[in-house]
Amino acid sequence: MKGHPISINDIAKALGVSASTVSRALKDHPDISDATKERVKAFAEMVKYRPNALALGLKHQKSNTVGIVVPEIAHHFFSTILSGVEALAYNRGYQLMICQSNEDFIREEQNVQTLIDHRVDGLLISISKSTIDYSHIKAALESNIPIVFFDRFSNEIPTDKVITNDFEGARLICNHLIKRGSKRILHLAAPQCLLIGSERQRGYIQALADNNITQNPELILNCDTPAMVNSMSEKILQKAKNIDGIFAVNDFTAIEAMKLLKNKGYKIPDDIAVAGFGDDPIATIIEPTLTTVEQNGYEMGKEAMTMLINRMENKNSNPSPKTKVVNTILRERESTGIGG
Amino acid sequence: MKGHPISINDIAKALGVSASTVSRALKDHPDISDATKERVKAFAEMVKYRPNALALGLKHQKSNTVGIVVPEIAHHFFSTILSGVEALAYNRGYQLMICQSNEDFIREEQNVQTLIDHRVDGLLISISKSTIDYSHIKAALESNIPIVFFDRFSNEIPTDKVITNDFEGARLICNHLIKRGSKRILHLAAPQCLLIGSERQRGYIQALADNNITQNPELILNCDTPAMVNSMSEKILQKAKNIDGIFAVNDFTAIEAMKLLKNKGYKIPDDIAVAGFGDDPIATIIEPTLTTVEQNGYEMGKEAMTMLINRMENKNSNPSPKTKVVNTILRERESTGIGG
DNA sequence: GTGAAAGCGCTAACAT
DNA sequence: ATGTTAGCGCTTTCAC
Repeated sequence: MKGHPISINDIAKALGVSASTVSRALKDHPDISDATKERVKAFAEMVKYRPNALALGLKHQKSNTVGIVVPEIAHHFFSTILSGVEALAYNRGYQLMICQSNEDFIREEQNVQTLIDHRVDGLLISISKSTIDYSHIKAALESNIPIVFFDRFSNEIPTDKVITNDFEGARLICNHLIKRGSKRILHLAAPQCLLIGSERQRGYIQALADNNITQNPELILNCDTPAMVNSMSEKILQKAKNIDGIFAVNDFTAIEAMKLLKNKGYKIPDDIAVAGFGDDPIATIIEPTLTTVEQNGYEMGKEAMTMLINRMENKNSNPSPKTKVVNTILRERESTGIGG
Repeated sequence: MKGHPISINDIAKALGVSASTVSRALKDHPDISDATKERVKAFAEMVKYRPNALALGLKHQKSNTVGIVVPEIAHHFFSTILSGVEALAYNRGYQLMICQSNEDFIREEQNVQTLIDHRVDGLLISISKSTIDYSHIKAALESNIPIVFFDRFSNEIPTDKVITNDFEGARLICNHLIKRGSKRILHLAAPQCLLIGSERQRGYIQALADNNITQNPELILNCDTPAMVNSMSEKILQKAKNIDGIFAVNDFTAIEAMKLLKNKGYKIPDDIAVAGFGDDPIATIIEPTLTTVEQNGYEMGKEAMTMLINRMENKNSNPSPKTKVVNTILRERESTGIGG
């Protein structure tokens, strides 16, 4: 129960040398004699001296800290990203300060402000759904804080970002559906005002074109949650009579649709093949296991952190913003097993 | 693209007053004249002055920061806890520094050290599975840093903790199984060297006793992962002939067992009712939906942070360590629907 | 009512 | 080879 931690001054006093000598000795400065170095280091070790990161940060104007603002921590995709970010941060000696916006704009603004108050060296942000004004982010950028967006971004802000290749992911999985024999594929789509909604739908349409299949507008339904599957079950079941495949904009919607069809006696994948998007852990547990594309959150987190480190550690050079598009990986499972 | 952020000194110079006057004016110190206050505040607002948290931390020996070490960020239970911790931290003006140990002892040691280096005011820790030595935590505690354990702890360390009531949770769910008609309940158990393993098994045994059912040692199997369910499938299927209920130590094991039985033609819950532990999101998606008990991670996170704040903000008083046991909530679903 | 000075822990330019 | 000094941004005691 000793008081405050040992400081360089404490060591200096104990050893009868000056604080600067201690400081230099500890970092093997060439000027310091070997004898002094030994003495200082041995003593520092003995008293378990540890530099005060706050003091260092204040002195060097660098906190070795990065801030991350995430809409929801307890969401598999985001927590996977967090994990990737943390892994790299750990390797590179950065500490992670974390905030969640809860999809709330006001809160996001405050999060960013607090992180800046704590003098983070950089910022990773996935913007909340309710964010309509980006001045808090612009302000941060203008005061010279490197920012990297992940997953959700704004075109208004010229900065690095790492995003999922939604278009190619959707194209990939729809091509897979077609290759395994599906020709009339129902797309359960997200609102087209959301980027993921329009990009994934674009990929679906492209895959049809790739295979010379005429696109039927009747086979696109705005339906992107399990709840919507249930409220639209009649409509979906009616379409079901005339389809042999479903591509849903996310795994949860795909799974709910699959359950609906199964309970009505459809065989998955023999009557209708089903595919999702995201590769949530549930995809491997549900029966039949769900074909989907993996949105590699861990990789995205590492990429985002890599880009941020580049910006932070080369603050003089200022290359134009880069966008890293992370490709998805097809996870072929039972829900699209060969059949037709 | 201005350089560094505005400091109190900048304001002082611009206004031709001293830094101390600015400092006092900004915090409404009674000595300062209203006129000066107005001038200072107006100017500070104009230039968007924000105090430097690093400098404040150094000065006050308080960083308004807490560290959290978690075995795996991308694990639903832990990310839910994180979310609860963050929610309270946000409300109380603390910033969260996050680390994951990846269940690695060495890494956990380093995490704790780095957080201390950053002068966190307190520490939340869930110890890694490979941690066998607790001196890093003891050291932190001895140097007067408040620590609260969550979920996983060590009896060697006298400090606050918040844990799940594993015993009562298991008892609760087994009593439910019995009440709905199951009499011969197979327990898929975790190793008894793990606290959750022994506590949940104790709850199972207690529930049998509560209902005057003789416990049959043959009905306890060491099997706590889906992989183990599969490698032990023969054994489980053999037991299945003579049981009418299963209580698995976690949801994933329960679900895998349920799948195994379903595929062999057993009706769930009519032939055999199945229950898990944890209430993973998948429990509501799988078919049949899984009866389980909710381990309220969000609540646990808030509780842990509350206890930590108490310690941090009353460092003079030092009450003896408290243990907060968070009760589980029965989530009754289809896998134990009335039948038998 | 306001300013000067010291100090939180550390470093670096400038002595000697 | 080592010490002195100043300063990172802020607060606070003491002086006027």
